[in-house]
This record gives sequence, structure tokens and C-alpha cells, in this order.
Amino acid sequence: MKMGINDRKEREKEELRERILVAAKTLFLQKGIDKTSIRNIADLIEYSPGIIYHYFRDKNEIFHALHQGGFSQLMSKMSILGSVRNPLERLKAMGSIYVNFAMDNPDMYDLMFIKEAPIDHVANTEHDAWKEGGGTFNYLRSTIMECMEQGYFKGHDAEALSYMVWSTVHGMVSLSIRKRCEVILPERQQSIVEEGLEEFFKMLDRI
Amino acid sequence: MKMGINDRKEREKEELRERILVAAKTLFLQKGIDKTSIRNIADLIEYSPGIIYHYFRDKNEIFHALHQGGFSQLMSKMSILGSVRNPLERLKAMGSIYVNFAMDNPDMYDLMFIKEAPIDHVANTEHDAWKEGGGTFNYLRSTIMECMEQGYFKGHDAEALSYMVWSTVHGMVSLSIRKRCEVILPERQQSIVEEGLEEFFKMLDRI
DNA sequence: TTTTTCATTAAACACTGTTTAATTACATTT
DNA sequence: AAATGTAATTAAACAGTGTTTAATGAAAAA
Repeated sequence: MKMGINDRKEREKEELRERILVAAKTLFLQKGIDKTSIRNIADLIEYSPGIIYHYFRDKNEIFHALHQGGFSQLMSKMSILGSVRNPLERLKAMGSIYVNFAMDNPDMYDLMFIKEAPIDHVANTEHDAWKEGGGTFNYLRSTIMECMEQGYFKGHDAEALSYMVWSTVHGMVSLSIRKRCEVILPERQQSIVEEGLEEFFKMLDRI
Repeated sequence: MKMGINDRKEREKEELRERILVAAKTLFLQKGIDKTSIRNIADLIEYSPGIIYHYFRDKNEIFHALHQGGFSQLMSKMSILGSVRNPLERLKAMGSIYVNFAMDNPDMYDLMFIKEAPIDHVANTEHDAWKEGGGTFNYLRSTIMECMEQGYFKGHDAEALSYMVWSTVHGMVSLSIRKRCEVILPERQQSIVEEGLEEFFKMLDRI
């Protein structure tokens, strides 16, 4: 029965691939991408460095695989939004989920939205990967369009407004993640992202 | 006259320091920090790699020196704001200057607000460097407080609102700089930052 | 002219990502 | 069961990295 053996081999290959991915994620999120070497990953899974190149073309492809996993994670958190009827409430809930995801998984968020992925890959598979990211953005846009149908955001443009809304939450979390909050009053640095989001919600309410 | 000789030597040292900085800036902004090696910098100024360690403790100290220069540059662009009387107009002008600075000098902006500087330095001199960055943020906060005194932004909190405003402009430019705009309709990617800023201004006007 | 000082360098160290050829392990065929 | 073929795995090498060291060079001071 060669089929059974091939299946098992396939399974074992997939298993090792997954182990590499887990090890890489652990180290990337622990020490950062740049300070994580292929040898570090190989050490952790107790294989020789070369083996990694049998499963991934290069270091970027590992980055890329994790990148994609992050979007699935975020998407699944967004899935509860279906239960929120009012589009403005849904928009605000989206903001909260987005911010919570970023603050709970700062390194994964960093990987997904802040770090620069090397260019050669951006041109190739990156485009597909962004369909995941694009999915959430499209959802944001259609939520905002629904808001506009109900009379909110009069005089605004859906596409540009969506970008602005995304930018606001991204800006708040990324300034926090990349430690640019020392300019804030010290006693409020801890909570500034939450408070900033509240201010944004107040603005949305009054418009 | 040992004084004159010492002066000349001092001058020569400062000159070489400056040459290193210029070379480093050129290469950093050309290829990025990570892909610029000490040897690359040394090659460009036609010295041996070791010399750089006589002028800077390590690679980060070079990064840091450039970082500081960037803030001076931004600050000087902000200096024309004194002529804008109306605080809301001044706030919007600040936004435009900020966005223009970022889009005109994306790599310097990246250096200043997106890239992560290694931690050991953040604790030391970084704190001083941020007084420059803190200066512009304080200016933003006091402008917003002035707006509130004139009846704008009722029910808002100055500190949190300032953070939110900064985050919005930072978010828009940093998503653009780090190439996360593929999710935008292709025909609008070029102008999305400007358009997003317009949407934000519309919001500020109506509040 | 000799001594001292300090900028500058060459060389080494321990790392990095990646490629290559050699080796091992194992399924298939004889 | 032994030989063959195939695929996973490895060791070794290459060219690069940041940084430190001891040696060199030139110019100022004695």
C-alpha cells in the first residue's frame, strides 16, 4: 500500500513544517525577526539549519506564512460583529476588536501592519496574502457605507473615510507598540490607547 | 600655540564625524538601516570600518544622531505656524505640515516614528532626543487646548484628543510608507493620504 | 631629535543567510 | 534478504555582518 505510506510521509512533512513555523513564531515574537536567525530556529526544533530551506524558500517565506496566520486570527475575532445590527455600533465594535487584538498580540500586529516585508515577495504571494487583510478593510468600508445610508457621515467619501478610520486606530496602536508614547503625560501612558479610542468614538457619535 | 592646534584638531574631528553622519544618512535612507553595514559607511567615506567606533559607540548611536536631526527639521517647518491666528486653522495647518513632511521624507519619517530603535539606548539618551519630539506634541496639545477655550471639541479631553489627532495623521502616513495601501481601490492609492486628511479636516470642522 | 599622544588600521571573533555536496534513512524492486 | 533508488537530513563552505583588539602611523610636545 504505497498510498498509506505517502500519506504518512505527507503528514510528517506537514508536521515538521508546522514545527518550524511554531518555533519561528515563538522566536520572532520573542526577539524580533531581525534578531532571530535560521540557526536559532533550527536549534529550537533540534534540526540542522539547512533543513529549513527544504520547507521554505527563505526567511521571508516564513515571515509570510505567519503574516497570513495573523489575518485569519483577526478575521475570526471580527466574526462576532454579525450580531451587531446598528452599523455605527458595529463600526465602533470593530474598532474595539481591532485595538484589543493589537494590544493583546502586539508582536503579531507588528508583524502584520508595521514591519516591512522584503520587496521581492510583496510582488508575488504578498498580493494573495493581502486578500485576507483586504477582506477586513472591505468589511470596514461596507460598514461605513451602511452608516452613510442611514444618514451618518454626510458629505464624506466612503473610501477616504474608511482609510482615515483605519489610520486612526492603526496610528494609536502602532505609536504605542513602537514606544512613541513618552511624550504623553506619564500617568496616562498606560491607558492612552483606550482613552484615545474613546475620544474617537465621541467624535463618531457627534457626526 | 597649542590652543590653535587643538581647535583645528577639534574641527577636523567634528568634520569627520559629520562625514560619517552624512554617509550613514545617505545609505540608511537608500537601503534601510538593517541593510546598511558599518563597512558600507566606511567604504563611502574611504576610511577603515574601525574608525567609526572612534566617533560613535555603535550603530545605534549613529541612528540616534540622525533621529535628532530629523526632529529639528520638522520643528523648523512647524515654525511658520506662529502666523496662523485661529487655533483650529492652526491645528489643520499642523496636520498638513506633518503629512507633507512625512510624504516628502518618507525614510526620515520612518526613522523618526516607525522604526524601532534598540532598547538600551532608549533608556539613556533617547529620553533627551524625545524632548524634540515632545516639543511638537506639546505644541499640538496646547493648540487643541486653545481650540477648546474657543468652544471647539466640547466634552473632549485635551491629552487623549491630542493623542488621537496625532495617531490619525501618523496612521495615514505610516500605512502609506509601509505599503499597506493595496487594500485601497487602485485608482485612489496615489492620493489616499491627502484625501484621508481632507476627511479628517471635515470631521474637525463639524465638531 | 626623541618622546608622547592619539587618529587610524588590519586582523580577528563570533555571528548572519544561504548554497553545495555528501550522508543517512527508508520504501521499492529484484 | 539484498540491492537499488529516492528523498530527508546534514556538514561544510561562502560571503557577509557588528564589534573589539593590538599594532601602526603621523603629527605635536619635550
